[in-house]
Amino acid sequence: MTAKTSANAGGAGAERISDAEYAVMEALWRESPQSAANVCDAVCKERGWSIPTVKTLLSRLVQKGALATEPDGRRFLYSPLIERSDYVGTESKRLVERLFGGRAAPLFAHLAENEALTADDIAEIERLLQELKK
Amino acid sequence: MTAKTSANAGGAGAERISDAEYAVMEALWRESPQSAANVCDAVCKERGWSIPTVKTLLSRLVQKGALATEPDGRRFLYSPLIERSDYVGTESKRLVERLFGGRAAPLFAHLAENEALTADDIAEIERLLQELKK
DNA sequence: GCATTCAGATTACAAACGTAATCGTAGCCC
DNA sequence: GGGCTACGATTACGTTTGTAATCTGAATGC
Repeated sequence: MTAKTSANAGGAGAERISDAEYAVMEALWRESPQSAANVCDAVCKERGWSIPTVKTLLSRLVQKGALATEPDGRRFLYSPLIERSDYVGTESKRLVERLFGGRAAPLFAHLAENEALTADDIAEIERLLQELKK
Repeated sequence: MTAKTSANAGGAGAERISDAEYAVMEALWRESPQSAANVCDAVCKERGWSIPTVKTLLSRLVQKGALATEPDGRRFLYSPLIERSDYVGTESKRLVERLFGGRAAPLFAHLAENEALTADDIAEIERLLQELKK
């Protein structure tokens, strides 16, 4: 039974976060805690959303265990329960797994080919490589 | 008719390919053209699918303009219309865009942190870097 | 104290997805 | 030539996602 195993055992953020939800997380990673209205200020314009949409997304994220709520008067303040770096790490890994058989080198090669690498990137990566080799 | 603007103007594969669909594409990128049954042989076991599932996915991919069909007797042979490298490139870029503000270096840093890099990867990337610097 | 307002909660609803079952039909086996 | 097969096509159906509208109840204004 495919059954997501419900997971979340560990404590936070097993369920996958969708694209739209991610935009909300972004806002909260940038600054938290924030109220729904606040989050909307941060994302509604850009994504063309209305406040109810943001609220839905917030609720879903709470359900998924990705956000914590803390009451503040008659409203809630939301803050991330999962760390951005965790999320980003998982997603990166997923992609590398899916598209490159888990090998990072081909990903890198692709980015290189598509000129998705700036000179800065290259310098930075080189620096990181030096670190790794230690 | 909602019609996604039909897109595909350029030539092929504008619509997004889903996870399940991607598995089918994989099989066809590995070898093509192939019949539905053939594709199933390649993926059904692994994904726990039955042949109807594969057929649905094939149809959807044809609709999306990602696959071409060529009649072969009373069945079809399918082959990719979009290239794997295009798809992979697009997806990689999407991820880098979404998660790292378009910069590849942080992606790399993340992979490094999560020990998602094998020694081979590192060597390979280093080699690529040398190329790039030329 | 009663109406207005503003939060969250509940409900909605269409499109995409995952995963099939069923239908219709062209060949094939005898 | 009449079922049986093997295909593609059509239909199905629950879930997730995107995007809200509506409901409900508490705080606030007066």
